[in-house]
Amino acid sequence: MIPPYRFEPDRSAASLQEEFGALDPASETGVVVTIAGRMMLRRVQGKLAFATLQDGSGRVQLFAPSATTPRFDALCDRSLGDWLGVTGEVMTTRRGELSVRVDDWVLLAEARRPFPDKWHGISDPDTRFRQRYVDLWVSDDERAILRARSTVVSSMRRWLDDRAFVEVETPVFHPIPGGALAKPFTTHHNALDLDLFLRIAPELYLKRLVVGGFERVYEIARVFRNEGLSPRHNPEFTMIELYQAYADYGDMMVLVEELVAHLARELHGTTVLTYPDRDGVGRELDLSPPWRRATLVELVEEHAGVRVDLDTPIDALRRVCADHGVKVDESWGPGKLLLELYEKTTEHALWGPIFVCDYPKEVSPLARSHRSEPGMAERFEGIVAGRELCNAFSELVDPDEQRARFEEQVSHRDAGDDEAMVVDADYLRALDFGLPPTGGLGIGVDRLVMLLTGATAIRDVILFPTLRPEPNDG
RNA sequence: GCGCCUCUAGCUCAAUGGCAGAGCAACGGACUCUUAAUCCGCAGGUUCUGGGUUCGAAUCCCAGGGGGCGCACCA
Repeated sequence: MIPPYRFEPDRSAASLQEEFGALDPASETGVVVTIAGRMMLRRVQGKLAFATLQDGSGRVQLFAPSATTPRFDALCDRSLGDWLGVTGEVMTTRRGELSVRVDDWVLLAEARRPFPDKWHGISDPDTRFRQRYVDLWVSDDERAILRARSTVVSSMRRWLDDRAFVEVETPVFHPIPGGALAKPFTTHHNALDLDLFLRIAPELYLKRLVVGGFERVYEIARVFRNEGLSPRHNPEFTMIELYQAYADYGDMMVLVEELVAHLARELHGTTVLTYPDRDGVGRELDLSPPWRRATLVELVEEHAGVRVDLDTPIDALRRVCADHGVKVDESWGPGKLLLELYEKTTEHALWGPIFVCDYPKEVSPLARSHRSEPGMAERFEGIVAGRELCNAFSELVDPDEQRARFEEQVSHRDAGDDEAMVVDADYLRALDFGLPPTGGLGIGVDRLVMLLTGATAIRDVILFPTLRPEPNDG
């Protein structure tokens, strides 16, 4: 049997359930519909057969009496997993199950390999991620999560578009990696005989666009960082970065809390979610604005029980760090020490949502100096469910200061820090043309989706997570 | 990169040093209202790979491979 080249279903399983869900048992409607999907279950009972057809929207039962079903035996012999196209009358069985009587059917595609156990599905994570095409058919939860991702991204786009943000695409190949502190992947362009880096962040290009007159821009950017894998890290992941001229980091806080609350409402109809804590116990999370705002220094005092800041003598600061189990590096300045202390003692203890405000300039090379706190930058991170969700600043707009910050980064690089930045001369030239006061924001999209769907592994929100290739062909 | 755990039939899992098994799927049969259909029958294996210990290894040991988790790094 050669499968047809096209087929034209006029209903989905879900639309049938919606349209005919209220029928009494043993009803006939006289309505003939055409549907298509995979046969997931089958119950053949001699001269009467039932099957469960699943399409992208859901499931509906097929009802096939031998007396009226064309090629009845052939239908019963089809494998679970086969794609069928079915035309027939909408009806309900004596038990009341909504069904399509098979008045005609066609094989659309054969499943030559057996589908996994119809009840247990696939449990081996390796198989699930390698054979996502099977996992998606078999696991309702996984399908729901990945659809939710789509919903979140499109809601986010709509929300930003409604606020006059312009979506752009900037290069993935960067001659100079920049915009974040991370190890890049490298590649090579043959014709130009040029080494290129896969971007670790779109930041510096987006700010060039603000210089160029795009007052509100965003990019949903796949970025690449050459780091280890974990339940929360995939080497390629998606971030959204946005920049708003004339705004500062306070404006970004308002934007984040409103955006995230909006997305939660779009997806769940509420801003109150439950997410597993570190022990896997569901814990409530209320995303409704306003989120708490506190400075990093205040929070360290709250959680580590010591008041330290950038004026604390460096020896005392080193001692406090060591007391809290931070492995101190001699080259670190007070800013790095403070950040490490925060990460060790405080970050994981926060549940949020909370904005941790005012990070040391030393560890924030692209953020503008704080208007009133010497040594600090106007930067915040949003912590939700104990994890960093976003990172934002009042952008550093002064070319001379930016040059000095880059050069400081270069000195770190020379001291062996291969995640430190390098000088991007063209970016400095762009700043010379004038970057207006600008608020910038980056949100980890994968982690945002995890938060909103309750997923605890980043692999669950990425369709095809990075895996080592199979040793031989499956 | 380091540590711990894991890998048995297409899928989900048993067998803890003594004949490799069950359910589902597949295959053959019965069955006109089932819905994880049921019933009868039949078949299915490089126990991840390679070494070793042992009378005997899925099981213990060593090495390698895939995966998971933790640490490190980060978002």
